[in-house]
Amino acid sequence: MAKQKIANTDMRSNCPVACTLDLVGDKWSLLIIRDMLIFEKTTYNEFLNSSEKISTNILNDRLIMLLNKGLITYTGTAKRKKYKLTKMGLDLKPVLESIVGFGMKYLR
Amino acid sequence: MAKQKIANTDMRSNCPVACTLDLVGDKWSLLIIRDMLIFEKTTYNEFLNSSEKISTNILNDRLIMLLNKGLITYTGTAKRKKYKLTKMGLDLKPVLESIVGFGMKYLR
DNA sequence: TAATAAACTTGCATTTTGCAAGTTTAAATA
DNA sequence: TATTTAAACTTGCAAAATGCAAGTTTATTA
Repeated sequence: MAKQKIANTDMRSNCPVACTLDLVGDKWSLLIIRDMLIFEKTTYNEFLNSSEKISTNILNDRLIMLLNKGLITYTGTAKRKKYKLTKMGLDLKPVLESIVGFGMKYLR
Repeated sequence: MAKQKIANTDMRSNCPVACTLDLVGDKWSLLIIRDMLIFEKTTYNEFLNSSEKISTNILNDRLIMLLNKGLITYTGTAKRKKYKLTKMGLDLKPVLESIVGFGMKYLR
């Protein structure tokens, strides 16, 4: 059985780089994933309190997007959601790590 | 002598992830860098002909940005520019590679 | 010297993001 | 149990980024 892959609707091309960017290449998604992967954040308000100050409408929208794309899931009640990364979301770890490596070398 | 680092003006935070995204995290920059790093493209029209169909005003703007940020340089005349990655630009290779890895696994 | 084309530029429409304020309702507290 | 609190959204509008179509400039080629 072949590995399940995401549909390629709304993708600019079938280049793996372009596809990945179409998935998490907006201004905020990867920071939410960083919060989960590196800082072990799990809740809406934890994401909201990150130092980059995402606004509530964007955070809400991105969480829905990440859920729909299968990168995150949640447990708990509607008013006490605990988000966590799926296998697919966790597989972004090498991407995050290489970005950290670059950032540590050139930026502050 | 300490390693030279980019100024942190216009950066959302001093997180290396956020800083890197503020540098190349827009919709197009990393695709131009991909074209140079993976497909060895060097000219404006080669970038323009990539399968994602960047528009000319954006391409022009992004090339200026990438030059200003020190990620690329060029040789040749004003009407026949040949772009190439700087050391800093080349150091995005691990980022591109990990993104390719993810994209190959989950997307098409 | 005329045609071509590479490298931009401009104007305007559309989409995305930002900001401030509100709403809803579960959980905590009195 | 009634009230307060706060977590998780929602809404409306402003600002910024992106998209699109067409035009301009000036080396290079024919």
